[in-house]
Amino acid sequence: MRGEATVLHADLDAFYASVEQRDAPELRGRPVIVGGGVVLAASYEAKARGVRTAMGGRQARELCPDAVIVPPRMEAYSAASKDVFAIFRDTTPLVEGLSIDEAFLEVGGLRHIVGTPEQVAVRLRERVRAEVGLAISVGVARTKFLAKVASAVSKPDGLLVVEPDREQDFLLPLPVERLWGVGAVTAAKLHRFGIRTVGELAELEAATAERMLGRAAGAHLHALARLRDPRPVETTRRRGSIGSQRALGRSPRSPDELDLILTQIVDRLARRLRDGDRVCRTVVLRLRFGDFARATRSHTVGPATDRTTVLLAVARALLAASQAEIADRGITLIGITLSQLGRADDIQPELPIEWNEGARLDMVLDAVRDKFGTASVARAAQLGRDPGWSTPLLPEHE
DNA sequence: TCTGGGGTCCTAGGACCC
DNA sequence: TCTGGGGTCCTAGGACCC
Repeated sequence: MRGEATVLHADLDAFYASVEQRDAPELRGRPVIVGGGVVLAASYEAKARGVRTAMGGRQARELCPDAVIVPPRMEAYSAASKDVFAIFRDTTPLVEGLSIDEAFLEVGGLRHIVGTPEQVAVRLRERVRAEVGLAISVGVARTKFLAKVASAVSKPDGLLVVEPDREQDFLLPLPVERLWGVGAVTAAKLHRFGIRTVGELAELEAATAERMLGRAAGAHLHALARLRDPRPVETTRRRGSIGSQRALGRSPRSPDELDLILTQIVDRLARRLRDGDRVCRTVVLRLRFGDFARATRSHTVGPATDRTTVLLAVARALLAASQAEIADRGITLIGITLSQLGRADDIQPELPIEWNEGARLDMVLDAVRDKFGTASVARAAQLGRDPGWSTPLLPEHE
């Protein structure tokens, strides 16, 4: 006995593009591309012409010259997502959001009250269509992984139930790329060993897969191929990091320009941090150079913080430490990730807040100075102490 | 040819402590 | 003077997902 198919994976179809077609009737039935420099989302009419997410804008226009290209409206997508998630939570409290447009729902407990998982899925699709005006595909299976594959196979606007006794017939013939966690690099590795289908991976010994792909990835993917996925639907997961980045194009940027962009990014992130009652311990500077090679530089502060001054001082020191390399190689992207997030209420300020904040800033600056050298931190230190900011912060309501 | 923006998880080496 | 093993944290990089 293996258990029953009680996990739903619900996934909105071509989400951003579908919201645009919903809100602008003249776009319906036409190829729609959301994005500019790159494709953020493509409607099914555009996908049929070969347009794919993350494709360069120029290539997309060549493939589909009659496409309507619309700039992204993140607020509209965010609002639509909230509406759909409200329906998820009205269906069952056991909802695990995966991204803005997909979630797992555990509906096993609803059988005697509402109906079978398939009936719940049918009803869910009807409600999203009627109340939000969007198509959503749903996969139903015994595990999260199988439900996710099922929803993908069912697209567009589909519903697919994988009954436990049909799992092998469903999964084993699929190409390894269908496994959740197999991208271009892993697929190429497997292909070199002559493995192209999930079934061929399942036939290996686990140890063989681990030698091919590394311990964790090998064991994980091998287990998925053998239909083992013990992960439960988790409703209490919290974000472990938040980040923001900006692509800069190829034109050269002065240190002052970079500093302003960095300040805006940190200011926005620090506000998001405080709005969520979170604190962080690690600041990661993310860079992409002129040749599009990527690098990260990070620093961890002792006590967790949500103070803009502290975070900005660290970010500036990290940037200053990379300034020579940036001048040398050029820069095409800059970003900050705040990680090691915790809850703000877990921090007990042992000292009055004003004193505490100044002392913390001094501590952080001392540590950063030790690590990166005096010169590189001069600006950060000056900014931290200066009552008037040397670069304007964004207004609070931005 | 031209490459966005938001995340997660894993690996590996070095520092440090016991 | 030389030599241990284990555990945790930090840093940097890489693969992957939507």
